[in-house]
Amino acid sequence: MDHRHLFDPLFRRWCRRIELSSQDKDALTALPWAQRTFTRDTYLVREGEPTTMCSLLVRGFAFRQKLVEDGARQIISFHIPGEFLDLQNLLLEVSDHNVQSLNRSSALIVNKTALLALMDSRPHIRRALWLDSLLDASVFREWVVNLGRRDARARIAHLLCELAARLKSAGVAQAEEDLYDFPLTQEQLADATGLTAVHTNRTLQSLRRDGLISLSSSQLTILDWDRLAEVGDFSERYLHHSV
Amino acid sequence: MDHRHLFDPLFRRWCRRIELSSQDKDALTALPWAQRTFTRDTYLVREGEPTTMCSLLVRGFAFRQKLVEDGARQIISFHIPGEFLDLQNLLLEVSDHNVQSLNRSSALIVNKTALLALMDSRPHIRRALWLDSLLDASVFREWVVNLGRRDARARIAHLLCELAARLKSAGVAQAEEDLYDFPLTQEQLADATGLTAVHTNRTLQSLRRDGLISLSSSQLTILDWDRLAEVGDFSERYLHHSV
DNA sequence: CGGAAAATTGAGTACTCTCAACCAGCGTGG
DNA sequence: CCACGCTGGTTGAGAGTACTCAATTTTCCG
Repeated sequence: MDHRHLFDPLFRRWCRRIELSSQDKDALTALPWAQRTFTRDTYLVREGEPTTMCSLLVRGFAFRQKLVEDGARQIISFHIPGEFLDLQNLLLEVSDHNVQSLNRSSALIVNKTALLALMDSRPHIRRALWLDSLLDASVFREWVVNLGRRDARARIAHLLCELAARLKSAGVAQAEEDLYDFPLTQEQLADATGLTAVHTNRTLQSLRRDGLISLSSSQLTILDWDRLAEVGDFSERYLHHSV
Repeated sequence: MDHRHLFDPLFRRWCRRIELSSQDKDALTALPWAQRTFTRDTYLVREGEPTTMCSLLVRGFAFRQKLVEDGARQIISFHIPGEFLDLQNLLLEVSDHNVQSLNRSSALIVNKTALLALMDSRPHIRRALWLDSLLDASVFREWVVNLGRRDARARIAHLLCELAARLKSAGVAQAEEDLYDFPLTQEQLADATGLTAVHTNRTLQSLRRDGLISLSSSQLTILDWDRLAEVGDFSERYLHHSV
């Protein structure tokens, strides 16, 4: 079967930043990809295991996480269709964190040696992949700031702004009038913001009470973008949506 | 003057992971580098400004940071000689964070277009630079975990372990019997761990009281590596010292 | 319809912060 | 040579944000 259309979100994202010839696109889609689907919380990559493949998310959400010694979990990033989940494993031999599906989702998997070979012959693909890993890192940096220097209200507001901005930029269908498909549980939100689920719940209620957001049954509406961004000290710069 | 020896820490670090021909090294050192020295707290890169150069730290310490809306500072990473300070700016047009010298230090500065051109013709240099930015990102991820899911004691222990491990790996001279040159102030330590300077002070005292470390007048001694690593939930994996 | 997962609520606890004062080391200048 | 001032480190007391634990309600799915 032809899975060429599954690359559309990726190419749309890339083409906003770099020039990509149709030969480049053809070369990428021609790689031996395998499509796999996952139920929620399935591990795609496990910390400590040798790296052999790379995954491009094409449906659903995914996230990366690490577990600390007492069993607590810290989520490191969320991912939406059109994003790679483990690009760093192209050059690293052992994975340093876990990757999990967040809901029912699917990804294209390719052997990393095939992708590495393509990169050597395709400068634009190479550039795009490197840029992607730099954008990942920029988000990690902002998360360090979010966890280190913002209180619970600001952390959650910031995370909601980030996800909304990325979903909007990706042109996700439901993103009309700031309404987003938002399948995160409050526990996942808590594990991403370094809070407990209970405190996350109370903080969300405070954001709702103030008329900033509406969030229920996997639907997030941002009722007042400006005030939410102010509460979350959010600026889009670190997403580098232009260049 | 010949500044070729200033690249030694970089090449030593790189050669542990990848093969590098003498032509590769010559090509890199032959770029039009300018050496600049900095007094403490000098800005090398400012958030929001267009990126034009790349910096390789050759003496002293440096760090990256972001400021939040209320003026608080979050340090994102520390850097030692032989590390690049702003590799991501090769591909990003606007800097998303600040880079500052931590003490009296100096760096080699090169125009980023010159470095980009070299990368296109030197696959091994390219590979080394990409790997460096992936290692940066791995450290950012671990910091997310550190800030999100560890208490003050563990955060500080973890940070001390990381810096000690990196200094030891770099073969810094003073690193005999776990004694390290450690010029960070408690305020900088606090800004890196998301704590206040006061609480950082009390937590350091508790680590000293327990016989884990000795820290004064810019000298850190790790008295009991195993217990400190246990307190800090520290594992070297994310540093990817092998591969 | 039933059971599990997710969300919500309450009460008590504790870790970390804030503010403010004080001490120690060090380079500069009188 | 000592006084001075600045930065960095230390201490104390009180406040507050976020946590823990446990129970309850609501939602989601098979």
